[in-house]
Amino acid sequence: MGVFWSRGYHATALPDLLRATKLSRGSLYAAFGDKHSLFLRALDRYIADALTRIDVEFDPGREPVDGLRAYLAGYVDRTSGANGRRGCLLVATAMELAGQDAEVGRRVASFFEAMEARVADALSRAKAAGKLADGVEPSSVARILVCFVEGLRVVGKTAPTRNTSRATADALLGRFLK
Amino acid sequence: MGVFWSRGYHATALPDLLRATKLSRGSLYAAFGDKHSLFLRALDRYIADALTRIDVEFDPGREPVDGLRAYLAGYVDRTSGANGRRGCLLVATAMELAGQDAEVGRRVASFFEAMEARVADALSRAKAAGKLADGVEPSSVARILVCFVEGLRVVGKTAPTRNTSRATADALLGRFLK
DNA sequence: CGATATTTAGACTGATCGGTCTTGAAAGGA
DNA sequence: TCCTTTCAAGACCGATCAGTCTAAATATCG
Repeated sequence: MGVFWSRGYHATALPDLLRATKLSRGSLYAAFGDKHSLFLRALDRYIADALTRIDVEFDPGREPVDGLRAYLAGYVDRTSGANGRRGCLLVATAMELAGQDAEVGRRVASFFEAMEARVADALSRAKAAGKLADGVEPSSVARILVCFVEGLRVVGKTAPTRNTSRATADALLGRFLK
Repeated sequence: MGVFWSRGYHATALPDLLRATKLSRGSLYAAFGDKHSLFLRALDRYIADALTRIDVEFDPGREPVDGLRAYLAGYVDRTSGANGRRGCLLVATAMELAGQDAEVGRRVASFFEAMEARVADALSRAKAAGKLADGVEPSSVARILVCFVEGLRVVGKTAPTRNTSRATADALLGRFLK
């Protein structure tokens, strides 16, 4: 998974995958079929990891506002400095393949939907608890936040400092909280 | 330029470039050197086009808030429906190459800086004119907006409807205006 | 028209791609 | 110990990659 991660699909060659999996050529093909299938497996795992992480951050037993803070803090962490340079398998894949490869496109779209739904849910709970600023619409703000964090992944490629990114994220979230 | 646009650098082969430029193989190499140089030329042109467009949107003779609205509306237009599917050369390049190719990395970073500076300038003028909500910091909000529009390009790959994207952008900008 | 310069189409090169297949060494069981 | 099974190493395949070069066609000009 980590091999596709920073280099992308096309730029990852079989020898890279063999080195990463420590498998022989034959075993790799026996186990996964072909490069495309292996890539989809990696992408699915990446998505599953991301969603379970989000579910932890937005744990229902927790203050939803704290969940939102943790969610943004996690993205700040993953998109600043060297972490940002590493990039994001999902965003790289979205840009590289989502338009041409239907199987990939579906996965990318459903990931964004799933993430947006979780953020919207947390926002709804925060709103019910009276923590949101006046006029904040959870579904709309959820879309804003999803766009924002994916944008962080893009500009994160230029390795901004953690402090800058955190301040930016705080400023954004602050606009929606009471 | 349009060939690299949706497919990216690695996935664009020489025959694609020949078809797109209507040049013979020899002429193309005589004119541009190699694939990488041609790509940098395309990227530079894409960046220059984007910046001049932004300069038009943020024309000093115009209301800065109108400039911000036009800026966001342009991104909404380019990231919804089929336009969104086409993608963005700059974001695709950032994810595919910025981490590995220093020449590309520099261009991507300087583009984000340039765009952020222009947005920050428009926000400053809007603030001076008393159009911004209380406590809005132009430099910080500029970073927010840049992240947001680049995030739009990413989720735009899933071809959201124009109405949804516009509502999202309006909701965001509305939080910063008086 | 004829001589010269320019550009074209595409053959060609070596490297590398994804994917298959063979070979030989290691491991396990009786 | 010997037979079987398993798996790793890498040879091999056709296709295609970026890039070079040649030969024919076309344009230019006197």
